[in-house]
Amino acid sequence: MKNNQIKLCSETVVDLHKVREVRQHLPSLDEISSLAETFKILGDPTRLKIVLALAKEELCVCDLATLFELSVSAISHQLRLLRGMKLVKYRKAGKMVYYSLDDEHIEDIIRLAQTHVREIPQIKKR
Amino acid sequence: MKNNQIKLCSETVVDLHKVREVRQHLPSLDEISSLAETFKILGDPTRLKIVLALAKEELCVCDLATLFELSVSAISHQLRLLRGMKLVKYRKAGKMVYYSLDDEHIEDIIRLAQTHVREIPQIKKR
DNA sequence: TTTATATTTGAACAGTTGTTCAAGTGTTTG
DNA sequence: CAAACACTTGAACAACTGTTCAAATATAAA
Repeated sequence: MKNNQIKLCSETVVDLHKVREVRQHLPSLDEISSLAETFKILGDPTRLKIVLALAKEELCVCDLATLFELSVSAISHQLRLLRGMKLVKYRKAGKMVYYSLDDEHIEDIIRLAQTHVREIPQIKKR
Repeated sequence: MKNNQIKLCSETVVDLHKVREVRQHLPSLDEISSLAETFKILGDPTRLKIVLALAKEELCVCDLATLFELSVSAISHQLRLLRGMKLVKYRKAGKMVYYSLDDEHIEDIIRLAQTHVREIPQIKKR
């Protein structure tokens, strides 16, 4: 009756010592949620395409809309999210706004992820 | 009248040469969607926590449920998605199933992302 | 075989997300 | 000034996501 706050899994099965040990080595909840948010932002094909394009060259909103055959509005909405996680920065030049990557870590992260997906023989399609 | 397939942005503004240049250097759509899918999977706090925990130690489903105070079912559903992108692997031992990270790139990706979010002075809260 | 337990799975539901559309900035040009 | 243009923003809506609950597997023990 004592461990009923956690519904299932008897104490003999859950290795509480192991669990405590692991819990102590986890990053803070704040850091975890920032990390997850960053990955989530990269986890949309449109946004990832934008990031990949900006990794090659500084581009304006119109260029990106043309490149991916999407509306200027759709691109702008996504750029706002990318700005929010400091993945892209921008430079105003009159009416135009030129976007580029905010720092070089982002390219590194994507490169690493590429080596991961390339090692997978075939990714499950739903 | 000639460029009306793309709604806005005059040709003088869209640098078509630049756009063509960038397009040629983008990864294939298949690779982009695999990459995005991988980031999306890491982009949920529960799944990211699971990955971070498994980076420290092999754990069973019950351990993970206890660690994060979530139902066994919720954990199991997320593990299925993680398995789908080859982020975790498992080992059966009787009734128990022990999960661990599938390869070491994953830790590297997270580490890089950590250096990114740590450089951001303050992440925008919605 | 029956019972218990560890995990998986499918359906359902609320909450979230990405796009479109329309309206709003802000800047340049006539 | 007004008109044109590059971009941003808010609302709306369909599509998707993560959790819960109930039921189904699968293995071990009685």
